[in-house]
Formats: sequence, structure tokens, C-alpha cells
Amino acid sequence: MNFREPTEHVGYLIGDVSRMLRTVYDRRVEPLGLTRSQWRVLTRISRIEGCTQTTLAGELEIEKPTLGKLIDRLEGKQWVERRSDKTDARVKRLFLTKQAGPVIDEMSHLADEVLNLAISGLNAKEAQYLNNTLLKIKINLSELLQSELVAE
Amino acid sequence: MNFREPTEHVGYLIGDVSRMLRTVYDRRVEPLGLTRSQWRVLTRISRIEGCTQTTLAGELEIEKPTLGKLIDRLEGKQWVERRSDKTDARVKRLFLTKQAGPVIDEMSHLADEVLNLAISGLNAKEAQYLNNTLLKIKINLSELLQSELVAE
DNA sequence: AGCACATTATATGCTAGCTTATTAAAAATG
DNA sequence: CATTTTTAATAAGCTAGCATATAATGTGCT
Repeated sequence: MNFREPTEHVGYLIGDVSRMLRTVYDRRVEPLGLTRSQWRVLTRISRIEGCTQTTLAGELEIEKPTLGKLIDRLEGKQWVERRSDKTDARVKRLFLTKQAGPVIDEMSHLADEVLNLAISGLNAKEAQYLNNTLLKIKINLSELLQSELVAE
Repeated sequence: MNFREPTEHVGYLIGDVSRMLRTVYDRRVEPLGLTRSQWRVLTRISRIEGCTQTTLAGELEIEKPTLGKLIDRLEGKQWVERRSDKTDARVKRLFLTKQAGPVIDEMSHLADEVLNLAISGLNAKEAQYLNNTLLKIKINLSELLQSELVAE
């Protein structure tokens, strides 16, 4: 049996690139003690500080338990603080600690560096197309995920 | 504190699209009892049947322990067989079982379906650019990962 | 032949993602 | 006002990545 070559698929290319990016990032950034996912959470909290976990999970397009565990680790490292809401005992609001700032800055630097290496050799047009096209795909997938939820 | 918007990064777009693709795939394909990663392993074995685990891991660009666990599951589901090499007692060679064929076919169908939904609305040029550009990025990352290994 | 080194596979333990189930609290409804 | 439904967060359990370490076997060199 010999089935169709899977590497030609855009689907696999995207998966490969994503996995490799994560690996390169995580290796470089390991001394800082945080991963790309954790950094993503931190930067997002900085923009909507005081948000609930459900809101943040929605923003990041990940599931609530996934976020919950990320927050556990970030809280353990003292970069994030959960504060109980005054009026609704169910919700916990998220805040950055003071120690988080420098780490986020440093990580942003490294992230730029890695990304630039990854896309080196692309011309402006290619970069533009890539961005636009990925965004279109992401929107398609968002709708797909949405419609599956509704359909159930 | 309010740090730069991370969603504008191509790096995050790629990560988002990859994660969302995986989620959609895995939901649809769940009744078949295999994941996208598992399917990827199966199709690849079909092209180089009798290969060693190390070879396959290299082809798939994943680490050996990652592959080892995938093979464990695939063997548990009786889609793959590990056979010890006659001349080298260390190596185990990988073969598909007869039951694997239909599953791979079915999965290929579903994969095409999902991918088409994901890239719907793209014109030929965009699709072409996407493929080429991602391939360039993948090559950059391959070299980056390679050079890190050598440098150490 | 024997010892040092390399290689194959696996074990262990971490992060990150998912689903489904649970608990506690709030909101809605009869 | 009591009961039902919804919602926020977590728990439990799975897959898939990674790194590091180990065991067993081969290879090569002296």
C-alpha cells in the first residue's frame, strides 16, 4: 500500500511550521522560564487587565481548562494574580504582577528575533499575502468551529 | 502596562490556524478512532514500509520518543506492527496491518474535506503563494533547528 | 578480544491542547 | 419564593509535543 504524499498538503505545512516555530521559540526562551503560550497569555492580560478567565479564553481562542492550567503556572511563577470578584463569587479576575513587565519585554524581543529568522528571504509581497491568507483561513475556521457548536 | 498586540504577528496566526485545524480535524475524525498525527504516521509508513523508528521520526520531523508513543497507540489499535530486525537486535521495523488501509482512505477523504473548507474563498494565486511561502519558512526553520544542534 | 563510543529504542517528566464531568453560584422562571 | 437553568471555574483523563536519561546492542580501534 502506498498512499498519497501528505507533505504536499497545506494542512501539513501549517502544522509543521507551527510545531517548528514553537520548538525554536521554546528553546531560546527557556532560560526566561516561560513558553510562547504563557507569553501569549501575559501579553493578552496586559491589554485587558481585570478580565475574567472565560473572557480571556475566548480572546485567545483556547478552551477554559487549557487556560486555567496556564494561569496556574503563571500564578506559580508570580507573574499573574487571580482576584475574586466582589459581586460575583464565581468569577476570578486576572492581573499582572509587577515582576511580569520585564519578562514580557524580553520575550517580545526574542519573539521578534525568531520570527524574523523564520520569514527571512520573503519579500514584502509574500509576507503581505501570507498574513492576509492566513487571516482568511482563520476566519473560515472560526466560523466552522462556531457552526459546529451551534449545530450540536 | 499594555504590551503590543500579539495577534498581528504571523507567528501567532500560524499557531492559531494550526491549533484550530487540529481541533476541527480531530472532532470530525474522532469516530474513526484516530487523530491527525496518527494518520500522518500511517500514511508515511505506507510510503516507506519496513523503515526503522529513527528513520520515520526524521522523515516526520518529530522526536523519537514522540513517535514511539504514537506507534504504541497505533500498535494498540492494530494498525501498525513492530517487527524486530533479523540482523540488528536494536532496531524495530514498522509495517501496516491489513486493517489500516480503509482507515487511511477514509481519513484522507475527511482531511481533504476539512482543508477545502478551511481554504475556501482563496483564489488560485493566494493558494499558490501560501504553499510556496510556508515552504520557504519551513526550510528556514529546518536550517535553524539544524544549526542549533550543530552549534551545541 | 576487549574497551570506548555510537545508535536504537524506551522511560520519565514537563507543557499545552482537547473533551467531558463536577461544583458552586447566579439568573430565570413558574 | 422555590426550582430549574445557566454560567465560571476546576477536575480528571486523553493525545501530542519536547528534553533528558537509560538500557541494550553494534561498531571500531587498539
